[in-house]
Order: sequence, then structure tokens, then C-alpha cells
Amino acid sequence: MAKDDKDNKKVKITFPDGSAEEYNAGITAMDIAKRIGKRLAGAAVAVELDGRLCDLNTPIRGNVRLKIITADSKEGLNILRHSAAHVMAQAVKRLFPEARLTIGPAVEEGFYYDIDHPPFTPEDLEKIEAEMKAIVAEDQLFRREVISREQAEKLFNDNPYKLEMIKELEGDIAIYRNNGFFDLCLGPHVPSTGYIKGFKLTKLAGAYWRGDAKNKQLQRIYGVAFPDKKQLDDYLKMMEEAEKRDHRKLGKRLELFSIHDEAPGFPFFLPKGMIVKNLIVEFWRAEHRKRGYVEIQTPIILGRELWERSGHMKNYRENMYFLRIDEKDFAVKPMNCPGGMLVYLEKIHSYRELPLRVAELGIVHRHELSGVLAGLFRVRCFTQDDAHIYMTAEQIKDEIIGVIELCDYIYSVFGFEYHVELSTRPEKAIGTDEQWETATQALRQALEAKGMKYKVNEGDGAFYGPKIDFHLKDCIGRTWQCGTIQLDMAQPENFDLTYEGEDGAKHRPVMIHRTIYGSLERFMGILIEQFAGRFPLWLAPVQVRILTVADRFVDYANKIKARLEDTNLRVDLDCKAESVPYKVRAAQLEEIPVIITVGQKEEENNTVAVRTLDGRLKLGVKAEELVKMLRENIDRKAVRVEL
RNA sequence: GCCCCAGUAGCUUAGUGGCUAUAGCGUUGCCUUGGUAAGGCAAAGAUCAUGGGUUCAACUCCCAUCUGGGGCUCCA
Repeated sequence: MAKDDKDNKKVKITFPDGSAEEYNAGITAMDIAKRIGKRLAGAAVAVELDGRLCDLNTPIRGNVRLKIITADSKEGLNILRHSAAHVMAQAVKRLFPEARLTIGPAVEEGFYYDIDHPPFTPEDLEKIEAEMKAIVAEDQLFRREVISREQAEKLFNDNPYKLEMIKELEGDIAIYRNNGFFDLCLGPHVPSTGYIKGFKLTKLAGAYWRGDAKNKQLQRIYGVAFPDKKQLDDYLKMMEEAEKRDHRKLGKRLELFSIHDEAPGFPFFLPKGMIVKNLIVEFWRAEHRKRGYVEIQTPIILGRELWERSGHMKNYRENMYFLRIDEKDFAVKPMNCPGGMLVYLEKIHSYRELPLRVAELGIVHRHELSGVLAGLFRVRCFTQDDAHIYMTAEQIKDEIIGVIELCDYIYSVFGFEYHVELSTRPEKAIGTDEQWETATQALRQALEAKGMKYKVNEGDGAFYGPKIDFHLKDCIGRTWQCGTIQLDMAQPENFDLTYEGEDGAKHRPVMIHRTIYGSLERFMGILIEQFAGRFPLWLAPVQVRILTVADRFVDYANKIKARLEDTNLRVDLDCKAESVPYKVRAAQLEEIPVIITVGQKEEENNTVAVRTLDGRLKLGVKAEELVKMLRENIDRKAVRVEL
């Protein structure tokens, strides 16, 4: 790009819609944004010049493709949030000059900054927020400066973190100044601090330098930021609403599960939660049977030698529970695979049996760090809907595609959206480079064959192989890994698994571990939040509640109840001496999908009055008619009851 | 495990160095016999998470432990 031709030269600027205009060289994107302001959806915050993000006040000296970035776009929001992080850092430095800044990126909904300083208190947070408001009110300009390495090292000589970062940077170094504050930063930024209109500091946390627990713990301050106050308020309101769907609260209110001090991280399932759990298992079994899986169950406690052989003693020990019985060491299984291996080894397998799909709903125990436990999302004991598939190398791709399809189908029945990640070789790993390469390629190819978008997590695989993970969202937008497909080219070696090939010789099978729900517990947590406790009819613990208008209709109510129960519906009866509105309200609060009322009119005409959760009422319905309608809703696993 | 915050009837919650610790929901009993999101009255229900300390006096202040929440690290 030309540098010094700022004279009266014209530059040609091409816009994303293909149109082009000529301007005097040296014009800034800000000027252009002002001229075309009305055509922009939101406030201009930055610009993309030939595909590179730049500040709005960058002078344009050559022909370029130009795209104005507005505050309502994804990039625009990131820029705004990153600028908010700078403002926060500036506020912290004003209030706590001895604090050392490290890094402060934009994240989804907001930003954070990691700061080396003794822990902040919630009162400090308020002060910092007030100081930020002052800085925003001052509307300070953000100015980019490119300096040499030496200048940078001098400027940040009191900050070892920044010096470490400078060392890793190549070429000249960019800093941003606003008023007296400066920070190492690639940019771009919004033109001035006044752009940051709706923000709030949300939480304090400890975080390790470079994300490594061996390093010093820093103080992380999180905030959210939006282009205006209204969007911030909407966001805060939405979060408040979302918290009402928290599975921990609903689990208690709807009597689904409980967790006690006597067993932290080990959930109890209550009768209603058990109904839901059993139903999702039933569904899972049916779908697996259709796809040629067989099911086994292996012990929860297995001898130490097995874990030595599988490599778990070496690679997973910290997470395992041990016990000693009759002077012999045992471990409680953290994974199902070693048990599955023993089953495979029980007989000689032929190539004709492959792919061999062996499923197991295995209860596993893992000693997770106390700080990570979270309701049903992160527990120490969970049921894995595991399966091991043994196959030939040629079968890998099709098998993985089959699992991807099964996952997609099952999630779609629940109406879940998900995203996929591919994780590659971690530092702590067994197996050779070639094995890892082949295995990772196989997963990649399957994903590409299905045309799936995926994110790559370098070094995030299991110690025995690379994996594809399926992530589902909870009510506040956090994602949790549920389904997983893990290629394992190591365990078949460890256990010397073989099959007899067409040539009569022994061959090593390839094996995958996979789950769909991941953990029944975690999946149920997601399920509860997804439906906000209002389960579809086929999953509802109580499908129909019958209520009586007065005591003298209890006999008739019982007759109706027996009738419905004959068709396997889950029905209960409320004949409390309370008013109808009272009992209707109670049933609605329990999220019971169908409420039946019986009184004089119903008994005389041998009918019922049916109310659904949406408040709709249907009078004079015959019992057979109702059963037929409910069965139809259950059979197609309808999300909302339609009568 | 680390950082920040919290812990009062089954649930939601008031309270604060000082008589016997609020209230609503729920539960139980009685009255009411009703028509689609709360009828009335009454009773029972709390060693204020646990253990220490400070004080004439602690639910309240301090320390430790446990548990929970949000992050970090880790992971289904």
C-alpha cells in the first residue's frame, strides 16, 4: 500500500455491496462513516480495510475495499468490549496504582481483565465501576501508536507480564493511549471511551497466568458491555429470567433429584426424576437396538492390575477411588472401557462380526476437584451411556458417521441445538505419532463427509485418542460436553485385541468409545433447563392430574383414574378440600401437562373437562377420546400437548 | 485444589451485640362443597451450617471446618 502520496490524490473505495466511490487520499473511515451514516444499522465503531480490522480514524491512502464495522455486529461488539476492558484497566490503575495488568480480552457478552493484585472486594468492584463511568463521561480518545521493541520494553519495564508478552511479539509493537493511560494492544478500538454506554462489572474470580495452575493466581474481573443502556438492561433481565430455569432450583421444586452434604457431587434421584431418567434410557435402548448395538454391564469395582494394563493408573490416577478388599487392591471404575475389553477378550472374534457395537450404561466414579462440582452438570458419580465399537480400519469412517447421525437424531427429538469440537493429541498421551495422525484424520474425514462445522481444540484429546465432542447449552449460555466420539488406537494394543481376518490371520481391530447423552445426569440437567421444568408429555413424571370439584365426585374421579392408568398413563388425583382454582394453580405450578376436572356435569355425561398447561380448556371430553389424543402426543414425542 | 461470595423452619425470607428469633408458602386439623392460577380459622414446625474464640451478653464480631454459588484449572 502506498505511504507518502497524500497530496491531492484520489483513492477508490469499494464497499461490500460492490459499489465504489472516489475520495481524497487521507480521508478517514470515520468521515466516510459519517457520510453514509444513515445506511448503517448501528453506530460505526471500527473499519475493515482490505479485510483487516482497523481503527475508524485510520487515514486511507490507497485504493481499498472498505467495510464499516458497526456496534451491533459480532466484530463491533468485540471491539466495544475490548475497549471496555481497557477502560476497566485504566480505572483499576487509577484506584490501585500498584496493580499490574496482564491480559484483558473480549468474551461472549462482555470482557475481563486479569490483574496481578491482592484480591479485590465487592466494594472495590463498585468503586472501579464508578471510576469507569467517569472515564466514559470524559470521552477520552483512543490513540494508536506503533513503537519499537526497545521503547516498549522501557515503557512496560515495571510489568513482567507485559515484558513476557513483548518478547513473544514479532516486529513493531502497537500500544493504545487514552489520556494518561496506555496498554499493549493490537487493536482496534472504538474512537473514544464515550462509546461504551451500557456496561456493568459482574464478577470477581481467581485465574492463573497463562491458564496454568502452576503459575501465579491473578484476579480476574468480569464485566458485560453493550452499545447502549437499553441493551444492557435487556441482557440483565434476560439473565434473571434464565436463572429461574436453573435445573438445581427446578430439581428441588419439582422433586426430581437432590444432593446432600453427606455425599457432595453424588446426586440422589427422587421418584419423579427417576421416571424421567428411565424414560430417556428406554428411548436410548430402543434407538440402539435398531442400529445393531448389543448391551452389556460390567462391574463397578475392578482389580488394580486391570487399571495398570489400561494405562489408567499412569494417566488417570488422581481422579480414581481406590479400595482394599481381602488384601487386594481394587479401583472404582472411572471409565467403562477396561471392563469392556475383558468382555471382548472372552472369545475369538471373526471379521464377519465387525463392526461389533457393544453398549453399556455404566456407572462411573471420578474424584473431581471440589471446586468444579455443579448441580447435575458436574458430579462425581454418573451414568455414562457408553458404547465401544470394534472394527476394521476401512469401517472407521462409516461407523463414525453412524454415531454422528445417531447423536443428531437423538438431540433433535429433544429439540436441542449443539456445536461440535474436534480435540487433538494432548501432552500426556499413549500411542505413536502415526496412530494419532491416522485417528485424527479419520475423525476429520467423517465430520467433513457430514458437512459439519466444527471447532478444533489442539491438545485437548483424551490420553488414549483424539475425539469429537458434542456440546449443549445450559440456561445461562454455558456449554457442556455431552456426546463424544473417541478413537482409541491404544487400548486394543494394551489388551492385545484381535480378530481373525478373511486371510485366516490375526488382525488388530480399531476401537471407538462413544456416548450420546454423555452423562445421564448432565443430560437431564440440560433437559430440565431446556424445557424450564415443563417436560413434553412423553417425559412428564405426572402426565395427568385429576381434580375433583367436590368430595362427592371422588368415586367418579377414581374411575377415570383407573381408566387412564389402564393405558399406561401416569396419573394422579388431587381430592383435597380446596377450591378448583387452588388445585388448578397447584397443578400448573407443578408443570403437569394435562389437568382433568370432574364434577356434576362430567359425572352425568360420563366425560371429563381437560385443561392443558397453556391454559386452554376443553369441556365434555370422553375418556377414550382423551386417551387417543394423549397417546398420539406421546407417540410422536410432541414438545407441547395439542388436543 | 485455588480466588470471590453466601449459609436463619421442607421452601422463600425478615432481623441485628441485649427479654421468648420474623413472615409468607408448604404440612396437619377443623370449617367451607366449590367450576379452571390462591376460600376461612387454628396448630405444629428453627440447638440461626458445624466447632472454637472475643464479650456481662453472639444468629449478629473474629478464626477454622463443612456445604453451596460464580470463575480458574480439569472434564461426561
